[in-house]
Amino acid sequence: MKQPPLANAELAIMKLLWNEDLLTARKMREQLYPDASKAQHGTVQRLLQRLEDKGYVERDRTLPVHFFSAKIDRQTYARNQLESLAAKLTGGSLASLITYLVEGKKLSPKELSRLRVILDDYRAKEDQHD
Amino acid sequence: MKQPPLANAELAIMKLLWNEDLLTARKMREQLYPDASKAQHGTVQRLLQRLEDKGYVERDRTLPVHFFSAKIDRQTYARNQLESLAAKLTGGSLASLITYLVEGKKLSPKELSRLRVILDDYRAKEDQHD
DNA sequence: GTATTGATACGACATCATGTCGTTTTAAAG
DNA sequence: CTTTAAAACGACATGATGTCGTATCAATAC
Repeated sequence: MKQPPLANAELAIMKLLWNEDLLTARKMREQLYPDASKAQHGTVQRLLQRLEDKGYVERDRTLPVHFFSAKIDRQTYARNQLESLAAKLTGGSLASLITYLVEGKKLSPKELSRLRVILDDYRAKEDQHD
Repeated sequence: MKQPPLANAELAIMKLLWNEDLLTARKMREQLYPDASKAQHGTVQRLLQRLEDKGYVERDRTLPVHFFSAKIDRQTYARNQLESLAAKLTGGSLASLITYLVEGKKLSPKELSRLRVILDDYRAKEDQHD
């Protein structure tokens, strides 16, 4: 189940769905094309259909006016893209990609320390729960 | 200076240039198309030209047979792509993207600890040098 | 019932990037 | 001068993308 990257217009749709769980095509059109010409209806519909084909979007057909929802959340998508980038570039995983950047000194000291804080904070939280 | 992502064939070229500093078009053709038909000469040439236009590749024209080199190293490219992904998805930076993944629990405990080790090792090394 | 309204389904198109190849031009080597 | 190989570049097929228009369908209004 390889997932192609989202193109611009597709990403715009997904962002709406990542903000609100359920949306009709109409709602999306209103947000994406505030000048709301009639024609743009079809555009949104088309994009939604293709996103559905690609497995990014789910459609509730029980009512004649369908309700759409994201089948993949933002973080999972981010994760997949990162993973795919890592595979392409180093043949490795996300962790190896970060390693790579660190070793190549492509992260500033500030970024490094910020990352450490993030990880340490998270570990602290986890330790509490366990 | 926005850099479009590398397509497959382009990436294949870049990988060669990331492995060896200077290469002629011929050397690359030999590696990419071992069956070496005549026509593929043009293909490599075309790819190189477009990579040059995009700023990914540099060409030494002093000799009639040109020598090519990567203008951007692998890590920098990785970095840029990561950055661009972060901007697209969260409007933020690489660090915020990682934060995002951690908070979304998209990293396994193993990955988290591996990342900590990477960062700590690097800090240890840095501290020695300073 | 029929007409109207608004949505879905989908065919069609222009545009662009990509990968490919062929032809022309250039220049070195024999 | 001829041969050989590369560079330069035009051309093309393909596929993805964003767009729009038309046809179809379902619910409501009359």
